[in-house]
Amino acid sequence: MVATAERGTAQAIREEAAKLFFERGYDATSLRQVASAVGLMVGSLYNHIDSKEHLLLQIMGGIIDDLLDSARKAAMVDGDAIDRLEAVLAAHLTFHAERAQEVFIGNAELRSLSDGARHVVIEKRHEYELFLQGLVEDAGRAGLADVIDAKIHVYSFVAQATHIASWFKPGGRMSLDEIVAIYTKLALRELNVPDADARVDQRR
Amino acid sequence: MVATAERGTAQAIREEAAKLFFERGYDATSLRQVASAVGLMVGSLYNHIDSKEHLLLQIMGGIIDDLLDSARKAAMVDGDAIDRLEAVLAAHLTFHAERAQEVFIGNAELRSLSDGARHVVIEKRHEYELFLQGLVEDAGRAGLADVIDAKIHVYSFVAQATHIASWFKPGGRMSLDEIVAIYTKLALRELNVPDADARVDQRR
DNA sequence: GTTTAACGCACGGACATTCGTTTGCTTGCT
DNA sequence: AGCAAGCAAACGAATGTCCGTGCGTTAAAC
Repeated sequence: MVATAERGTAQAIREEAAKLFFERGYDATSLRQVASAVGLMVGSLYNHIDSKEHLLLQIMGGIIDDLLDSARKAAMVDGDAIDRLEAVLAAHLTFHAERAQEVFIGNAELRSLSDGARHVVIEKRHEYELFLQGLVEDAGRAGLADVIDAKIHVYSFVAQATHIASWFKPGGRMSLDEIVAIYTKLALRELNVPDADARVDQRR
Repeated sequence: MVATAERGTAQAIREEAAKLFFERGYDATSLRQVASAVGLMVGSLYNHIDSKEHLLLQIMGGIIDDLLDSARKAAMVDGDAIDRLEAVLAAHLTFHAERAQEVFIGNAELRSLSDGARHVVIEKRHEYELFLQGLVEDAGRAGLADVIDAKIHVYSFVAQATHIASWFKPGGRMSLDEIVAIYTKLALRELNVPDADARVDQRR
């Protein structure tokens, strides 16, 4: 209970570590660098973390659950299957841009996880993809989209968002809203949704 | 020495290292693991390589040049701007699938390169993107495609292919040709090219 | 055709560093 | 007095790299 505007040392460690893992990679980042970024000596970190891998796990931890939550929440919108897909895609893209660092780490450092933890993450990721796939199939069944292969469309959406997470920085050439709008159009276009652009523009 | 199917020790080292870098990452792969995969002791590697980083550089080295070459060659096809784009996209996708391991390493291990080497790679990558961007803009100017933002379309194509490189394995659910065809359709669809699917099917 | 010298290449041990982690000890707040 | 949290120092293990040695093959010298 310090009187200063402390965000908590543990939180600071997680944030600085995330920054470094993002820039250099997990293996290439030493705990001494993390400690230095926080303004501590190495040993002191262990007053706040269990181990380096557990620190990575903490960082990657909530991401997928949060992503699934945000998608499920977005899917509760009123309208037809395309409206639902549109809303979920907007949430999907926004999430990947806003939490780009964590998303990137979550993708790039899967290999650095121990087997058990990795499979948990992969399983959740699969669950997320199945959720998106369901929305695509719904739109296809409703005759609102021309689905070539639902899985590939989902891969496409995932690829786009993942890629965004690797380059997006606030204050760039485009605002987040513009980016989301464009990529949503691309998604509807690739599903041959009639008047894809107009649909997206109309919602803004 | 019996004349076995020699591939050259240096080449074997590069191949085994690429496999390991792909699976575990550059930093997480020790030269002792590489040596063991080749059937050597660590020190013996240094009869064939300069350093670990130089080994990575060798592996990543040719990739982008090869990619650019393959794209330039594909662009020399007869036809309109869409035909050209289509041919280049097919080459683009095929390349990323066939050389998935190297492509993946080239993307994931950029961070592991020293500053000088990294900037060379980034520069070449930019050159490649500009080449694709030119094709997209050509198609737009010719009135054959409805271009939202040329750079974003290129990002989209890059994202898709990069993602393919992370999951494609020969002998999967779909043949390489099918995959290329589908993703080419997606690309033309997202450019609002009329009769996108028919155009692609017709070419096969 | 034999000897000799050279060379390529693998071995295994050693090296300085760096890593993650642990351990006491100290400090300052309550 | 108690306790969370910092520090310095040290640990063993692992890493990239180098070096002295020995072996098998090749090629020139006799």
